[in-house]
Amino acid sequence: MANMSDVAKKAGVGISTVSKVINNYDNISDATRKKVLAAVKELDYVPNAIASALSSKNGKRLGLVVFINNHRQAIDEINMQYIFGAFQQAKEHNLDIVTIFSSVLQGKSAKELDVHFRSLRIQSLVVYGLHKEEFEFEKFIKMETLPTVVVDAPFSGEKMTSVMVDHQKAQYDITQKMVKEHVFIDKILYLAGRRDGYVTDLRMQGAVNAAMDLNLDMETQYSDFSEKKAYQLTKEFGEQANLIVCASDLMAIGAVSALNDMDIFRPVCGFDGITLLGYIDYEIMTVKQDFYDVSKRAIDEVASLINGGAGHAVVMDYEIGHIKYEDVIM
Amino acid sequence: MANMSDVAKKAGVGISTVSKVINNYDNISDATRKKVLAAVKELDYVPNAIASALSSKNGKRLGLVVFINNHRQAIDEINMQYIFGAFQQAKEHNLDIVTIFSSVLQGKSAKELDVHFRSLRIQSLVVYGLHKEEFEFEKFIKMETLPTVVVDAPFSGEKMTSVMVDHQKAQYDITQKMVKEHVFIDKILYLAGRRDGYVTDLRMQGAVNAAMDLNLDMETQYSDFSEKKAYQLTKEFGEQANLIVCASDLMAIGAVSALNDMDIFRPVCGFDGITLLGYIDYEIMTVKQDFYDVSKRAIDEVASLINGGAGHAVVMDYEIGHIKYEDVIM
DNA sequence: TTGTACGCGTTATCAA
DNA sequence: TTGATAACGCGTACAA
Repeated sequence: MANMSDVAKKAGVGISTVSKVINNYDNISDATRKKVLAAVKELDYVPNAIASALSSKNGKRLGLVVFINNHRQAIDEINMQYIFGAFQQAKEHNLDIVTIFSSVLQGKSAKELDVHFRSLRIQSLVVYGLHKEEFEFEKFIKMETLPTVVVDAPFSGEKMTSVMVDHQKAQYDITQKMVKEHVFIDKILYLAGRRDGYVTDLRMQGAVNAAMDLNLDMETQYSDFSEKKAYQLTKEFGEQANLIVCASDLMAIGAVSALNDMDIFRPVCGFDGITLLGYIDYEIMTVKQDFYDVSKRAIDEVASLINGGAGHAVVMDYEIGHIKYEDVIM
Repeated sequence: MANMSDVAKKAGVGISTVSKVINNYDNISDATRKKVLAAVKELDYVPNAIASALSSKNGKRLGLVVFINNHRQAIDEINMQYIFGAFQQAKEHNLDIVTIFSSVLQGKSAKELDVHFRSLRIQSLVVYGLHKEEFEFEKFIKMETLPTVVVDAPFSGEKMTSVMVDHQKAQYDITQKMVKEHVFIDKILYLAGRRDGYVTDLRMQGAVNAAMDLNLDMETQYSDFSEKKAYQLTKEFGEQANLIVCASDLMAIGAVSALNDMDIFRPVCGFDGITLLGYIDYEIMTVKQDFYDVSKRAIDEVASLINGGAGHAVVMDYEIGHIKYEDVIM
């Protein structure tokens, strides 16, 4: 397999000249550039990403850190959309993605994480599904030793960007909308997510504000993003409320399932807009996020950080509506 | 960050001695091994995977090739289970996984694929979702330049192993079972997968054999693994049949949905055992595969190939039954 | 059993 | 605008 020195010989130039052409340096004459590119084509030369990563200091290798605890959690479409979106967009920016599931990082201290990423020659990070219990990981990224984009956690800084929808506003909006579209709502049951989730707080605040502004009573329960728990909580508190607002679609489905078993009707809304909703025979309003797009944006942002951009907070769009069966089958 | 030479100095040994300790060579005295390991611990030394990959010829880097056509397909849980299972098991074998979505490989000739993987220093492959139209990729893996495990495609050889359930037998079994569990079945509608799918043929043969052995009439239609198409085909052919056998769960759901709209009942069975089935209010029997386990096994097999094992065909277990809502909520 | 020295394929520095 | 050459960190003949 041809390497740079082969190309250099064939083109009749120095080896470092080839490197400069490959990496689009501008101080190269058109003539030599052409010679080199011709040789590249002729020899089917493809740069060796490993050798490049070894010698280079600046950032083509991006770590994609996905927090998943067990393989049953891996059934959800959200992470797949995140991962796939990231890979698609990484192609555009010519970034090499190193996929890292959180299980590999378990038990590592902030310092060990640093060493780990360094040893993998990773020069930037995009993080999905981070939650509050990952103390060491959080400490590590806050050292900002690597440019980092965090999806769905409210961290930003000099070299750190957050990307997410405005969860608080979205939860506020959908709660208001549910109240307005139904009559006689005076008591809300709010099923929140996990205590250790970053978005949990944001969404809850949105619901609290909405209830306050509408002057409505609201019962709040943590449901851990668990469908089963939402089922149980609905059985326990569903009857007294006349609107059930859930912090995730799965929980909304659990609530609906309980309502069916209780043989009573309550309007229910969820959050996220997952495909599964299209299969549920119950009108569940939701906050539709485009996870694929969010992830692409996260990659854009990390590319920007690598190129010297400053960290900031990116707010993505959402849309309130229903997921219909006709839209999800293909 | 400490490197081998730092460790060597601290331990008072040569640099290659460190390398040998790290890689578990046996011709090292216990005394020096201890010294080295102590130095490793003290310096928080972690081997640099990149440098190792660059210099070494033998196989720690594994390419995980996932064929996905468009990002809407990324909703399926199957690939996520495959990917997660692979990463989990790769940890056990100390393999570095390089995730590769098929979109990166599009339009590449067999030779270009070879160059591509070489440039990534990939020394073995596990392939998911391969189908018949990937001529160049198929040509490439059949060159057997890399030890390869193919999931759900019937390829094996000197250095190539296939891992899958016995699709033919499974489809045969479930078809027979459906017929036996219902009375008055004399005509089957079989909704097959995509013409270019490798498992499509196997499953279809199973259904054909079952119908033959039972002396039943069977109408077969290609439904492209598409829920929508299954819906349409069921509308067209569902009434004349009294049993609908589908080559995938999604198609089974499409069929059920059509039956509901037609307001008639027909027993329906699917294939795969995806979580979504638990949410469908219709008894759909299916062939349950454990994708997570299949993928782990695929990694075991590739590790075996790397260690000199010969290629062969691995047959995984399946189970016929229902997916119940109680089992899928958590 | 241990250590020296070269090779892996780049990138980066600096002199020309 | 170009091209030697020294890193980058590790594996491995080969010599000791």
